[in-house]
Amino acid sequence: MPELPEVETIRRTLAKHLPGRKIEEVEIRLPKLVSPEPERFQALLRGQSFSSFERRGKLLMIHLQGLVLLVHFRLTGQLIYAPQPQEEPPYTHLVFQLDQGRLFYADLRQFGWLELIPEAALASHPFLRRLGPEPLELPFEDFYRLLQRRRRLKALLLDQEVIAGLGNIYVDETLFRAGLHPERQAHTLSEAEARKLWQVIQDVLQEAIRTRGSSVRNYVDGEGVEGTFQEQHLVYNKRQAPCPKCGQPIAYAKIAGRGTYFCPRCQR
DNA sequence: GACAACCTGACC
DNA sequence: GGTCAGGTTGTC
Repeated sequence: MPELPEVETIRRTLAKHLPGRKIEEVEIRLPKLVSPEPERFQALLRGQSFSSFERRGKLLMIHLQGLVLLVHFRLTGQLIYAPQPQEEPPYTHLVFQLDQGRLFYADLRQFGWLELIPEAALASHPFLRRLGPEPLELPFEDFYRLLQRRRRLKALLLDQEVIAGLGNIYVDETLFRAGLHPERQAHTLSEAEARKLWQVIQDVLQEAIRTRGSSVRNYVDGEGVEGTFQEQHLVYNKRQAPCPKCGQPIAYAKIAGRGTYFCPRCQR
């Protein structure tokens, strides 16, 4: 589900409500999602209050007092704040009872994870340590250097160690807008092609954040609200639809292990 | 690089 | 029944 724009939207919506809110109790119904083990997870969080909300790639980082709660949503994770009593979302696995309202973690496919670590351990955390640069803070010159590898664009851009935050939707959408074939070898791009790709990544991510992310399946933000960037998708999930540029049918193929949508005529 | 694994559900 | 799904990790 959530790629960079979605996690950023979740971060912003939670940051509107939660700083200062105190955790009174944590209910854990699916122990495998949390670390350390549930008893310790609960004990550490009880009495803590939310401080600031940060993001790295697709990872949400929630600061408390000397601790950080890392949340990775994987495909179907949701973190939803309910200020007033309300029915909990389907597939709720964690409930944080707060001094005002509740925070739900729901996850249909149960692939997400929440890990509580000391703030001092952030920099050396194995997941964070391996993440590549933030695409929206990446100068073109650095991006161009990342492309100098013998690897297909689709695989390269999906690799979180190369660049952190793009997922299947945004890779397909940016490659289409840049007119680049997903199987094109990255190192064969001219500087002009690379610059176009860099610019398109900036534009698409910013526009997707502005429109609060893509809700194609079950993504909602920290208030339970859907995004609208899916209305601006040009190829993702549009197999056989006419290409918006040339009218030829959009192709679908498995590339780098992922379902990939592209126009074989416009993308070279 | 390909593929299976982790889960549940939607769709053909 | 089969295939696919916004992610990541481990195995060959």
